[in-house]
Amino acid sequence: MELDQLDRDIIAALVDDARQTYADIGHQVGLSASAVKRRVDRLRETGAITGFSARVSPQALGWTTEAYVELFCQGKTKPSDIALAVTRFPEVVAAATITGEADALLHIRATDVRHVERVIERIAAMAFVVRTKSSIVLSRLVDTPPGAAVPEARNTSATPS
Amino acid sequence: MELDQLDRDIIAALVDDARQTYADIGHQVGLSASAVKRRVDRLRETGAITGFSARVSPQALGWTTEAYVELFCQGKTKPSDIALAVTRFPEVVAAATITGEADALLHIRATDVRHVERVIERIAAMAFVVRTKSSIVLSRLVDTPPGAAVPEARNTSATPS
DNA sequence: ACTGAAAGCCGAGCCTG
DNA sequence: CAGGCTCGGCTTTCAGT
Repeated sequence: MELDQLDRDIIAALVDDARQTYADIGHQVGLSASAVKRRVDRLRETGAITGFSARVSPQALGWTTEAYVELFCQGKTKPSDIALAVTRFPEVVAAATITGEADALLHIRATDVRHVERVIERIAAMAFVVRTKSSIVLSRLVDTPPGAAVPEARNTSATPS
Repeated sequence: MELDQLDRDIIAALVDDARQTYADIGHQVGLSASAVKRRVDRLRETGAITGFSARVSPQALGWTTEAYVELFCQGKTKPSDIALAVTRFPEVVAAATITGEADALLHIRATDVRHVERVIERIAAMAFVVRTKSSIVLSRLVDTPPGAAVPEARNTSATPS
């Protein structure tokens, strides 16, 4: 699946504001509305664009506290086991297996510090968990909606302007 | 700013699909289209909804590799210094100051492992950085678009079903 | 504060260059 | 593969309850 510069510009425009009209996007990228629509349709077909979502302010919804938790598991634990277990916690908004000492890293959103504590407590109680190591987020410095930047522009890679 | 259950249902619907018609949302939550629109307008005014964005598949755009990097900084380093510095890297999609040994945690998206290495190299070269500790993501287990769950439903908190 | 109707405008499909 | 056109339908607004 090849993406040219036009596709990337369209994606960037839609990440910025998914409710723009096709005509507006066309103006930005230099295409007509129908041409933009056909490209957007294709981008959705191919899976480059997976959907459209409202951006919400977590703190406005009451999620004022977040934490990162490293998970140390028993040797025989499968990644799918971890996935299955943590999916059940709505507070776990992200999770990944990682290299290094820990087996997995969880990203947790909660209403307050006490809430974080309760969640970690219950996660640590799971059978395959040996121990956890958690860090409370003091202040969020960056939170980029993914897709804002495009990797193919190699000059920007690892080269702060 | 108070959010009642209707507002939360509307937000959940818009997070799921930001391009639904107001009539559809109204059907789901039991309101007319115009009532839904006015509530959405208010939610945008108050900042609960910050915008609408296309969901893109990072790997479809070429971001196939991600990593988490712990930053250990000099004692006099201000969070704003870190923020300013890492914002310049498009690869840093998230950053936060945290409790614990490290001063900050960065979330990096790159095209491949080599790219990750280059970025970390340049981050480590910054004046205030004493050392870094990085973990490559092996597989992503969970990636929840934020706002899908609502904290006020206290029964679900820390209580996997 | 929600409902319902009227007017403007966008989106989807087809057809042409 | 991009552009232009048309109609159905959604968004928006306003009056009404």
